Amino acid sequence: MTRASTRKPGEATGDDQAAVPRRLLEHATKLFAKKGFDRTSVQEIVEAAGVTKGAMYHYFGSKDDLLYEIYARVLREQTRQLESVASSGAPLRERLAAAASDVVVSSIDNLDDNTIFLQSMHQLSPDKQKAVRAERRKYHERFRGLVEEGQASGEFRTDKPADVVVDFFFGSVHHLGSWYRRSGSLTARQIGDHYADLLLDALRPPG
Amino acid sequence: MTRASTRKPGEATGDDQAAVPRRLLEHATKLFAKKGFDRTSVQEIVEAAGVTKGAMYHYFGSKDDLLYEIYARVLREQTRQLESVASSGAPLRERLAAAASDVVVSSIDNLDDNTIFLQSMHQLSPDKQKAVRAERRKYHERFRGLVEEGQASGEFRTDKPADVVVDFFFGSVHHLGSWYRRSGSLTARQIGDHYADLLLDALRPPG
DNA sequence: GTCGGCATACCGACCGGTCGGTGTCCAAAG
DNA sequence: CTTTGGACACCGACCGGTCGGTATGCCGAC
Repeated sequence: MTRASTRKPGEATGDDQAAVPRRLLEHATKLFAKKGFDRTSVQEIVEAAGVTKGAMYHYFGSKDDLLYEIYARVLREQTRQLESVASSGAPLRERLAAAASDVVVSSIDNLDDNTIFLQSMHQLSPDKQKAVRAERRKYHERFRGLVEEGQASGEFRTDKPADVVVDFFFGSVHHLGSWYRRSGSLTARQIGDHYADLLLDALRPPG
Repeated sequence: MTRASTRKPGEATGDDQAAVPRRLLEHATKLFAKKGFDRTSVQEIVEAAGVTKGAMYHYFGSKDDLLYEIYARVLREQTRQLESVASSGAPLRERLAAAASDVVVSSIDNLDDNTIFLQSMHQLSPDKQKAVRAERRKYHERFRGLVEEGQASGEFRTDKPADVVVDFFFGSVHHLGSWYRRSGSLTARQIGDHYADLLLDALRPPG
């Protein structure tokens, strides 16, 4: 140690002095997104984070754990955001549009997490996979609730099952990572609004 | 060999006597879809196909080659289908609806190939990945041409970029594998028609 | 004989995970 | 103030196992 300090363990003192677990998660996310979970060795992760394997296995039970934590963080954040938007007092169409646009924006802001989500889910251990799926389903159900609300009130068409529409939409969202490039001409919010429009207009009762 | 025969090499003489390369491709597809490319060992594939590693490396240059052949087959078939539908003399809306519905049906009929496509693309060697992307882009461009045709004629809204709409739609299609179950209550064609409707209605000029 | 079409045995690389050890800090004892 | 003990955070060499790929041999067809 060249730098002596009185920092408490777990406390960040600078850019590359961030808490070790955070650094591990951060670099693991980048590497998993770029090369895939299986193609990324634990050795690579710890080297990128500037620590050793001992450190990693001190904080995480396994390589799987690392992946799971990445998922859990994303899911928590997206669920929190949806809940906040969906339960506001705004009119239904606005709430749905905001929820749709927001999930697109947050997916673009965290493209790496998004990429990992669709590429590596099946590489988790079965029980952790179950946990992720359950959380994911809760999220989808909340979103579907908004669609069903509009169908019940007559604002939306009823000739398309709500779950089909929801899966249709989230397919698009999950695939953002495969084509969206930051160098493109559209901002994340613009894409989000386009997607929200497409969803809302697809839900208009047929003329 | 317990069974002697006078069949020519490469000639099918029965169900499990199909040509060796075909059997390898078939079982590799199933295993890749179920366990992922990296988690499937060459040993497992050849055992499932009832041959040995020697046979596999006789017909394929590498494990990567196997994956690439699976992609190439799917791409060829989908491109052929799109071309046939898109260039028929039918009205534009019908051609686009048919193209959309067809790609959904074929994606569901070959759910395994579809699953592999979105999970394992990045595990191909860079040059093969480039080849796949190029072919894929040609397909998307042909599809986008239909959308642009409708925008030019005034049938479709022009306030959404055609490429955004196309990516929106194909995101949904690619993700069918993550939720569609054959045990569900909707047939592949029903889903296809729903998806086509959603696309066409999202493209209606805003009222 | 020789050539395609495989089978079998084997290699070297690599990988996830373990484990005994080490430095640092703090708190209580003396 | 000094000593001591031990919890915490981390290090890094090492191991058992697996995997993609290869070298070589056999065998029937021509």
